[in-house]
Amino acid sequence: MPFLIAVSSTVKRVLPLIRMMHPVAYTLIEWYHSNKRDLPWRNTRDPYLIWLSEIILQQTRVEQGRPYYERFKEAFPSVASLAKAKEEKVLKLWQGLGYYSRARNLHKAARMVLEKHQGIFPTDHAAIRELPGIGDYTAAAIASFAYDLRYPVVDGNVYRFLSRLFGIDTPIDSTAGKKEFLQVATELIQHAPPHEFNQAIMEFGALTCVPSNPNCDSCVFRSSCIARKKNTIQELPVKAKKQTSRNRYFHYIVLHDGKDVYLKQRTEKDIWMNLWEFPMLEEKKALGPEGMLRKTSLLFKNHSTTMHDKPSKARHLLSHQTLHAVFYEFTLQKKIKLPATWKKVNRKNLQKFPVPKLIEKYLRQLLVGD
DNA sequence: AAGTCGGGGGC
DNA sequence: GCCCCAGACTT
Repeated sequence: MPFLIAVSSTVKRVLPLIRMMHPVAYTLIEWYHSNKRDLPWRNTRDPYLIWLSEIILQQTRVEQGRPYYERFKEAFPSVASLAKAKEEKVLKLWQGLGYYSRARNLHKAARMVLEKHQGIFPTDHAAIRELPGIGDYTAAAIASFAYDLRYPVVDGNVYRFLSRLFGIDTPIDSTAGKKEFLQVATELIQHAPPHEFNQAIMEFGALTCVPSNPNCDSCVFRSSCIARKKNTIQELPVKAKKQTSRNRYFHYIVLHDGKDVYLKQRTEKDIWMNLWEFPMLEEKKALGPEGMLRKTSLLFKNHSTTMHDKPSKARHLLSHQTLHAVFYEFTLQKKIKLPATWKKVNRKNLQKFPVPKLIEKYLRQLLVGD
């Protein structure tokens, strides 16, 4: 389909041609041109900026990711500037967005672009796909949006739209389902300009074929949608697995030493890797003040600290965990030897450290409490 | 194939 | 309370 590729920028004039080849692709693109949102990453073909936006938008709503995109673009306008930054700074800018491996991989990949690709963002799909943090979806998105290569994006929006339009009830989180939906999307994109088609199908899922209570009566596919005909809109797409959640009990040690407070970096392969928090005891169950005194007496020998009353409690919800956090404040009475991993931080420098939301929330009240 | 990684918003 | 969001990676 070389002709369509060549004229993709003037797609409107060739819409009738696309329609003859595939009515679904045609309808999507026509709908897209009159309904698309004006999003900042749509005004560029710079692969770096497109990549940045796609990483930020993974499992993230557009309105949540947008301000982060603007700040990253401002702080790191090029892949080289991102590569030169310290990971700590990248994580700080990412703070609050979640899934921090995205930030760590983004940074790692930027350094790989500098070392392996001479600072030029790779222009072929296979090389793009090899970068850390870039999976099938993101590789297709970058390849099509930056270079107009014919790779279909299959994200949550696409699963939802295709499952309903064609009445496909194969679970989208199964191997068979992923294969099947990829095949359908691959077939559709053969009949359209890749960039336009991928943008259109995702935008349609995001704005019209929404998860709950879509307005099917005004949908441009109302006459052909299988799920609408069979009244299975609310059942599709099918997901096989259910989310499970576990409880964790975090007992934070907020140790005050004059104007300083102690922080500790999370280095284990766990939530919040490489972010900072207060030193902490994790237990199978909540300890309570007495248990906390008993456990910490091993750390703080001979009454070298005093524990304050009324610890503040917080419940923090993650996708797979419910965190029960209690912040116990201690005051250091005399100098003792503390674990080397505890970092003494002046309170006015606390804001320099990337911290999880749970800690940020606590710090806010700690700082205004002065 | 199943589990894990955040935080926020809609209903 | 449950589901979903411009998914990727590990086990």
